[in-house]
Amino acid sequence: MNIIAVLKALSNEKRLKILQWLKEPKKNFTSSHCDVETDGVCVGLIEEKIGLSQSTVSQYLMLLQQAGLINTERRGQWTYCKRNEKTIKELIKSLEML
Amino acid sequence: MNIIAVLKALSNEKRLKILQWLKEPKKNFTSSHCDVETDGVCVGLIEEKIGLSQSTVSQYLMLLQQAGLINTERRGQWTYCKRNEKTIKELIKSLEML
DNA sequence: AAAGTATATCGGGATTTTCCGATATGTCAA
DNA sequence: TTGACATATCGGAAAATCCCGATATACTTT
Repeated sequence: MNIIAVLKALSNEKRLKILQWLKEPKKNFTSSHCDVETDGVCVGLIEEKIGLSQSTVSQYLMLLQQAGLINTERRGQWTYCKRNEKTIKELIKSLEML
Repeated sequence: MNIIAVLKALSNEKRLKILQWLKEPKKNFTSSHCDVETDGVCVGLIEEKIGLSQSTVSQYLMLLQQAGLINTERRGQWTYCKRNEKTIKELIKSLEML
């Protein structure tokens, strides 16, 4: 875990929001073609909810992934996103030791 | 606590380093005119150790203070800095709930 | 094969961050 | 009260971030 990359990824209102939403997929998203809880949340649903352009959302998700905060998986024509709790826990531990 | 401001303040190598150093003042700083443990660490000592210009260090410390991560106190011709553990704890709690 | 849908990538304008040197302010000591 | 020292503030160049529209890619359906 690169703590600076993680902190940078988190220090943006919109990206932090995405991560919050992904904590409770069922509460925050509804999909007709998958179960957001088990499959993950696809890019389009996030885009729709956050009010940013498709390209920006795609880039932000890439950034969150590179920081290790989410995992993405391509299945068919969709890319599903899930939180990566491991990195979040690591961050908290690092901050506790800080 | 403004979590975005705190995360932004932390997401810089140099500022994170300063906060780390302030965790153990005695281990990281030596002053001839005060006790770094009880009085705090003055700006010049940080400047000397971090290898940034005086103005940059002053600005970074101001930023850390505005984020609530440190407290500064002017005494005579020196400004002493201490970590504000309260904000750090609040941040960790916020991230645990995130 | 063509058209539609979902996502990724590219190029770039606007804004913010990084970091500096110059200068101002405040304090102490002679 | 002058000069030395500690710190704060100002103005700005360079780099990074934010966010977009246009376009490319990939898959699905017809």
